[in-house]
Amino acid sequence: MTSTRPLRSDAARNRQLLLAAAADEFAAQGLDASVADIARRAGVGKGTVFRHFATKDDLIAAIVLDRINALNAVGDELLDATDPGAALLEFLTAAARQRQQRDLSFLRQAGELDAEVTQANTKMLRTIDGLLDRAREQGAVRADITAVDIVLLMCAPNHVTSHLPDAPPELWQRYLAIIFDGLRPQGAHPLPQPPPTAP
Amino acid sequence: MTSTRPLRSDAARNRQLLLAAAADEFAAQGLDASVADIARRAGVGKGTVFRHFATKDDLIAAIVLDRINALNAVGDELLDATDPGAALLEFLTAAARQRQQRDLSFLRQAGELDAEVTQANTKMLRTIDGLLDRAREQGAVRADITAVDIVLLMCAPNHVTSHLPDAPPELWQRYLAIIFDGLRPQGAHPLPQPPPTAP
Amino acid sequence: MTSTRPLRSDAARNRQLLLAAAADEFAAQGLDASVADIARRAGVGKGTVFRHFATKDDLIAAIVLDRINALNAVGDELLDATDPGAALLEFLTAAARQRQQRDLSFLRQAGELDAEVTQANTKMLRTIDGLLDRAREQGAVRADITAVDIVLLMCAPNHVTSHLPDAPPELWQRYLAIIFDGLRPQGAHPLPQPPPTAP
Amino acid sequence: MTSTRPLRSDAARNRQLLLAAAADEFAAQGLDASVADIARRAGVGKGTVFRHFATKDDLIAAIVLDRINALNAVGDELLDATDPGAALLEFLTAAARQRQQRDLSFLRQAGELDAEVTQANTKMLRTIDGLLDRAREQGAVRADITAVDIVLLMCAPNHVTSHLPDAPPELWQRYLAIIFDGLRPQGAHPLPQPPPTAP
DNA sequence: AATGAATGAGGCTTCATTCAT
DNA sequence: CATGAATGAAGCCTCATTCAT
Repeated sequence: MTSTRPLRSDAARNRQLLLAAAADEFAAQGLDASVADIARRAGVGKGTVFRHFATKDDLIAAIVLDRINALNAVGDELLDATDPGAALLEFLTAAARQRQQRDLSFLRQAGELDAEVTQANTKMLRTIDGLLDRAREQGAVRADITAVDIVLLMCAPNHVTSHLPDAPPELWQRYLAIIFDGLRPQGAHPLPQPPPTAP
Repeated sequence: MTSTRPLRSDAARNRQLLLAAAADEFAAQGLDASVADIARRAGVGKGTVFRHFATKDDLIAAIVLDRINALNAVGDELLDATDPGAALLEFLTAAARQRQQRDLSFLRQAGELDAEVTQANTKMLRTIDGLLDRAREQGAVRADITAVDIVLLMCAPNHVTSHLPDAPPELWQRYLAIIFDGLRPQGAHPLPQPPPTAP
Repeated sequence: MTSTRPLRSDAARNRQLLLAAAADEFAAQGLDASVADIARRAGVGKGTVFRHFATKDDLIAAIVLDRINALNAVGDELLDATDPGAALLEFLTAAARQRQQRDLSFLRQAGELDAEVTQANTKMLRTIDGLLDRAREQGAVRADITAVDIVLLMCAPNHVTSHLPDAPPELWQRYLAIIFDGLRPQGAHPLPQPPPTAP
Repeated sequence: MTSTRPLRSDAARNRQLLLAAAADEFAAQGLDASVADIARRAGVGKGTVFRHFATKDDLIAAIVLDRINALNAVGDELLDATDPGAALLEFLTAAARQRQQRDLSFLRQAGELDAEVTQANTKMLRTIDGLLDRAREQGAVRADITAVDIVLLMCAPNHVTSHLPDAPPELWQRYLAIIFDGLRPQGAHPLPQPPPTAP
C-alpha cells in the first residue's frame, strides 16, 4: 500500500473521505467508534471501509501515519526558521492543533503496527532532534531534554484538556505554554530520572 | 461505603480484592477490560462483581472515589507542611504514584457519575486551592495558575509515559519535574488562554 | 411434605408468609418475578425461600396446590346448596376471585409436578362433576358440557381481563357472566368438537 | 414494513423465516423463548435476528403487527358478508386459528409498543365495531356487548386449551362455540359489570 | 435454622469482519 | 468495485441455586 498501484481516481477520493470521517468519528466518540458509524459518516458502505483498510487497526494506523507525516513536513520546514526556540514551540503547537478537541492517542496501538508508522516515527525523532539542537544552541531550551521527551510531552496538552467536559477549543494552548516554560533553561531543576531511549 | 451497612467479614475482603483487581486490569488493558477478566484476576465469580458493584460504571466510580479520597487525605496533611512549595510537589507526586504505570483517566467518565465522586472532586479542588495559595505566597509557584490547572496537569506525567511500551516504572518523575518547573515563577511567560472554570 | 413433620411454630409462619408473598409478587410481576423479590416481600432472606421450597417450581406448585385445595373446600360445601345452578356459578366465581387481577396460569407448569397437585386436580374434577350433574338435572346447564370443560373455562375470565392495562378489579365478573350464559341450555348450539378427556 | 425500503431479495426471505420461526418458538416455549433458539430454528445466525429487529421486543411487535393486519384484512372482507352473525363467528374463528395451539398473548406487551401496533389495534376495534353492529341489527348478538369485549374474548379459546398438555389441535373450536353461544341474545342474563373502555 | 454472599449458566445486544449480490 | 446482509465471538448483566457464616 506504500506505493503499489497508483489507485484509481475515485478510489483515492474514497480513501480520503474515509480517513477524514474516521478521524472525526474517533475524535467525537473515542477509539471505539464503530466501523459502521465511520462508514455512514463517510457516506459509503461498510464493506468499502474494509476494501481500503483490511482491519480497523489498519485504518487507525493510516490516520496516525497521515498525522505523523504531516507533522514531519511541518518540522522539516521549521528546521530553516530563523528563531529556533520559536520554531520548536511552533512545532508543538502544530502537533497539538492536529489532535484538537480529543486526544487521539492511538499512537500506542499504532506503535505495534509495522514498517511505515515505525519508520515515520523514527523520522520524526530525527526532525525533532534537529529542532531541539538548534533551540538548545540558542539557549531557548534546557540541556537535559531529548527528542523522545518532546515526543512524549507532545500529547500532554490535548490529553489534559480532554478531562474537561466543555473545554474551550483552544484551551490546550494554556497547557502547552506551561509545559514549554518547563522546558526553558530559566528555573530548571535537575531531573530525577534519565531520559528514556527507544520510542 | 458512605455509611450504610458494616459489611460482612469476608464480603469486605472481596470488595477490596475486586477494587484492586479492577484497578490492575484497567491499568493493564485500558478502560474496556472485561468484567470477566477482572473477576478472574480477583479470583471470584463473575456474579460476585455485580453483587458488589451493580454496574461496571459503578465499579469504576468506586475506584475513582477511593483514589480521590486517598489523595484528599494526603493533601490535607500537606496543608500543614513547613515548605509549601515542596508540599505541592509532594501532592502531585502522590497523585502520579497512585496511577503508576498506566494512565487511569476514567476520571472523566466518572465525573458524570453521581454525588460521591463529584463531591470528592470538589473537596479536592478546595484542598489544592489551599496548597496552591500557600505555595504562591512563598513564591514557589507562579501567580497565574489555578487549582483546576493543577487537577488537569496532575494526570499528565502518567499519561505521557504510557505511550512508551517498556517505560521504567518511575519515569513519570521526569515529566512531573519538567511540568513542575513550568509552574515556577522563574522563566514564566504569560499564558495565552484564561484558566478554565468548573472541573 | 405431605404430613412428615409437624413443622415448628415460626417455620410454619414463614411458610405462609412466603406463599402469600410469592402469590402477590407473581400477581404483580408475572411468573418470572425473582426469588429475591419474593424473599424481600416476605421479609426473609433468600436462603429461607429455598429451605422451604427446594425449587422455584416447587414454590409455584405449593401455591397452586393451596389454591386448588381451597377451591375444593368451597366446591364440597356447594354440593349441598339448594340451587345447583347458582352453586356452579358460585364455584366459578370463587375460582376467578382467587386469581384476581392477573391470571396465574402456572397450572400448566404445576401440572408437570408430581403427586399432590395431580391428586388435588383429580379431586377437583370429581367435585365439579358433582356440581355439574346437579345443575344439569335442574336444567341450569346444557347437557354437552363436562367437568374438564369447566376446569378449562375457569381460567378464562381472569386471563381475558389481564390484557387490559388498567382493568377495574372486578371486570372478570363481566366475562364470567358471558361465559356462563354460554353454558346455559337456552340458545345452545351443538358443539363442533368432542370434549377432551384427561386434565 | 411501513413504507421504507424495498428490502433486498434474500433479506426479505430471512425476515419471513424469522417471523415464522419466532412465532413457532414463542408458541412452543412461551414469551421468553431465547433469541438464540429463534435464530437456530430460522437457520440463521444470532446476529441476523438483530439486523432485522433491533430488539427482541421489536420482533414481538412485528409478529403482533403481522397478525393484527391479517385479521384486519379478514375482518374488512367479512363486513360485506350476507350473514352478519356468521361473519362475526367467522372473524373470531380466524383469530383463534391464527394463534393455534398455544396462546400468543404478547398482545399486551406489544400494546405498549409504538405507533404501528397501537394504530392497527385501533383499526381492528373499528372493524369489529362494524361486524358487531350488523350482527346486532340482525339479532344474532346480544345488545350489551362491545367491540372491546370481543377483542378480549378473542384470546380465550386458545388460552383455555393451552392448559391441556395434549389437546387436539382443533379443540379451541369447542370453546369458541361455547363463548359464542354466550354472546347470543337467547338466554342472555344482565351483565354485572359495565364494559371496559380503552383497549 | 436463617442469612445473604458466591457462583455460573444463560439472556440480550454490539460489532468487526466475511461474503453473496 | 461497492454494498449491505450475515455471522459469531464477546460483553454486560440477571437470577436460580448452593454454601459458608
